[in-house]
Amino acid sequence: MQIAKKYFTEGLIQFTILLSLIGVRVDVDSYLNGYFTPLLEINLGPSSAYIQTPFHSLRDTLDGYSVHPKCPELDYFFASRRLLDEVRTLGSPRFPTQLNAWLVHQVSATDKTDSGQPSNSNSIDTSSGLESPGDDASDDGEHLPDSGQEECQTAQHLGGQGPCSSGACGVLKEEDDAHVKEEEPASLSQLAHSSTLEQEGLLNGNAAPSDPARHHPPTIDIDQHWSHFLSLPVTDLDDLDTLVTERLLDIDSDITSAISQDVSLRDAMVTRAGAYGVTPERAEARPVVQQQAPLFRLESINSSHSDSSPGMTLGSAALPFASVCNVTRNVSSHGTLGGCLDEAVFDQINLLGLEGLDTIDTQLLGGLGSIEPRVLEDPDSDSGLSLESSSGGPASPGTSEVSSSSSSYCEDECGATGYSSEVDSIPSKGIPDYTTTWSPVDLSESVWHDHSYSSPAFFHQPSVATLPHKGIKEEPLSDEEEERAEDRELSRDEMRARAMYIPFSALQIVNMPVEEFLEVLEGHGFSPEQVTLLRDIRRRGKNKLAAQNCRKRKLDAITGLQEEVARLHAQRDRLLREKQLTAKTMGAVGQQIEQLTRDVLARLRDDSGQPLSPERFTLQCGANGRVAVQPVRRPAVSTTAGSKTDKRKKDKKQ
DNA sequence: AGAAAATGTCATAGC
DNA sequence: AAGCTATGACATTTT
Repeated sequence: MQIAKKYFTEGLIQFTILLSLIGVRVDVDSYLNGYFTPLLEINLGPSSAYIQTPFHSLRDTLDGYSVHPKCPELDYFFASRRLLDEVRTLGSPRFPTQLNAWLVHQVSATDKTDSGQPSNSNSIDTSSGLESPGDDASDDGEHLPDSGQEECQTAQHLGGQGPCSSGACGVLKEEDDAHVKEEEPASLSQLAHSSTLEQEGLLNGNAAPSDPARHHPPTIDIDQHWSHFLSLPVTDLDDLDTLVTERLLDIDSDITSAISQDVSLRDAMVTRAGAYGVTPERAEARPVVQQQAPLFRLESINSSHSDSSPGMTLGSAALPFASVCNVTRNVSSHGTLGGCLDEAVFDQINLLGLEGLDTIDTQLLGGLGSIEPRVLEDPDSDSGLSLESSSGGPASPGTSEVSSSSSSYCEDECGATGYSSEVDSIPSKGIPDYTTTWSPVDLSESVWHDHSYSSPAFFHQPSVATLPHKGIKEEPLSDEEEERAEDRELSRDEMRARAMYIPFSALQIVNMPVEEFLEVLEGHGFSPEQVTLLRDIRRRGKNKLAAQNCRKRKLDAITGLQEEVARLHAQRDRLLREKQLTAKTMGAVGQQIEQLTRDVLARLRDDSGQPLSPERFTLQCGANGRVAVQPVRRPAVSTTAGSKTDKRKKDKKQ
């Protein structure tokens, strides 16, 4: 099974790469556990922790082909977009696709049993055929209802292969072809196409009659063949590479339109089991499916078909099952959904975290009572901060990177073009017209994770003591607690800015272009103290970022040097081993030469007919390969004599 | 409470 | 000249 796993891993990687080329994102790194580091690097991106990257702005900018000068890592983002656009323009023909993303960790006896009957693809009874993946997805052996599979198996068939990058897939394709020839109603291509039409009908509000028989059989085939593959003996896996290559070529040749999805195998695993557990009744599954359709469109909010539907940022993390099923739902309608999701968009969505909670389905918001969506997106709740980055705390470098990036861009871009007027979030007391030119940034657009500038309260809740602010609805904190919490979140500069009625956040002050900053200083009638404070805040803020960058570079340098030291140590050890080996070899060769010399000299005779003594003669090998007998020089004697001569010479000189 | 790590700030040099 | 960045040194905060 080890070979099978290795093969599957390699096949999965190839398949993932292929899917990534057409826009499908498959997160295999978690499964591969870092074995293939390039994928990890793709996901993680280069380390530029404190480069100010305007990721958040891309949320609203679909055609952001221009790379921020301080954000070279966005080249990958835009390159991906360009490639995807090019792929999308290649052609309009659709092809039936189905992607079943399952990771199977063990093969049960049931699977092997089922694998022996791979041809009941026309069976309407999905429960039996679908047990294999279901069992695999949930190791607890819990029987999985049909609901989730019914959703997932309306999928199109991506080149006939879902998880199959195996020999079983080849078998599957042959059978598919056979089904087509036999004009079976449940042939994969037809099923896929019909499901496509049906899904489009659903999307158009015309719910096509749901006929499970039109959807399930092909998936049964896939499942059974997949199980069959898993049950293959190791010896049958020798030619898997060939089969996989063929399958990949088939897939590649069939692809005429881009598919943009975010498919997480890990999520698929989890959600299949979870979804089944949540919706044990088949009758309850349908509403779930219908509810997830808009959820998916939310994920593609950045696409050209950005829908106002909610739940985008739940994405593959919160709604992994939806992401899996999205494969089935979206592919068919890709032609209409046009620029769906590409990898970069999902990266961006991941960065955005739950910023899009305001767009969540109203049902999900139902439990929140009277809280208005504006409050939900209020970063003061800290949810935006914590969820902005899936890994690392607020103080982690990675988080700082995101925060700095977001803030920087917003300041540089939004600030230069004028902030969206969040008038209610700006202190207006005493300085009512400041907001006309510089309104504090809404944290939904600029999340600032830095300890100092991440003070959402400063953006949305001007000073309790000195500045008017809106009442905070979500937290019934007491005044003391609230004030303490704010004080904790505010940096010293922000406290000072508050105290001096400066209507700009430290974030704004630091990141606004110098021209804007000078205009602010001159055009708002600030007192000299305020001007000094503004300049100090700006200077300290920039220096703070610089210090963070500097430390990051220093750590990187240290890490690099440590790696270099380790590498040199390894090289040194290797060279020492080689030296010892060489010395040992040389010693052995020398002994052999001595022995050969003795043997040769013993066979030679001098003028008196006596054998040559090895002590007085030796063999000398010339450059031309000829061996000559030479008398042994006595270096000890000559050396001694030489030394004596030298000593005499020295004595004479003295 | 104290140590260590992380972070902020200042001064300065260089661009 | 002004602004910005980088960085060492020190201070402060957090863990």
